[in-house]
Amino acid sequence: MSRAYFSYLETGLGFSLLSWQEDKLRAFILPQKSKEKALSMFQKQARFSFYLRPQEKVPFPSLEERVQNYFEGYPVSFTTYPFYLDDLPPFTREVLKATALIPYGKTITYGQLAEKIGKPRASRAVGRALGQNPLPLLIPCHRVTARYDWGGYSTYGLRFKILLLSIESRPNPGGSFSPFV
DNA sequence: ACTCGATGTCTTA
DNA sequence: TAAGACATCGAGT
Repeated sequence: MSRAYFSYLETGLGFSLLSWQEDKLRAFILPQKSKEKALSMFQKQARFSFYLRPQEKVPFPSLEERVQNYFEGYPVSFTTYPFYLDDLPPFTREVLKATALIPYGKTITYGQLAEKIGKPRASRAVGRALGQNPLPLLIPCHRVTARYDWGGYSTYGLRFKILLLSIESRPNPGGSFSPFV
């Protein structure tokens, strides 16, 4: 297995962490209060057995800037970057690839996403798969909601999901947002 | 507003 | 291979 790397990104909301492998994005941690917190979340999820040293620069042009712009309220797309999803189960990959196509500011339901990948009864499986998303925000799983309520956002909590959706529902940048209350 | 059954995929043992 | 976990859904009350 080829080597993976990571770097911290400083945003208006705190410290994110980005990991990559084979020139593809492998993992992303939504902004945390400290680098240590972001790192511990990364280690818990990625289950890497080897130690990684943070890199100075992210080898993806303008990605850092886009993330920062996003949290300042600007509409930003991440679909131009390659995702490393190779070690995920096939169904999970399909769900995430379809999720990546949901445009900024739009939402669909778990059921609609299930239909989109040709498994109309798999809404619940879709939700379960989204919970495995290694690239939240970049693969916008927060734009998938339940039919009658917000749905879930297991690893970061529903607050964070609603925060992301509220950012995207505001056309005016410059407002202050905080998931830590 | 609430229960409850059917549902697909993945992990674990 | 069987059981259990789930970020669901819709019908019935």
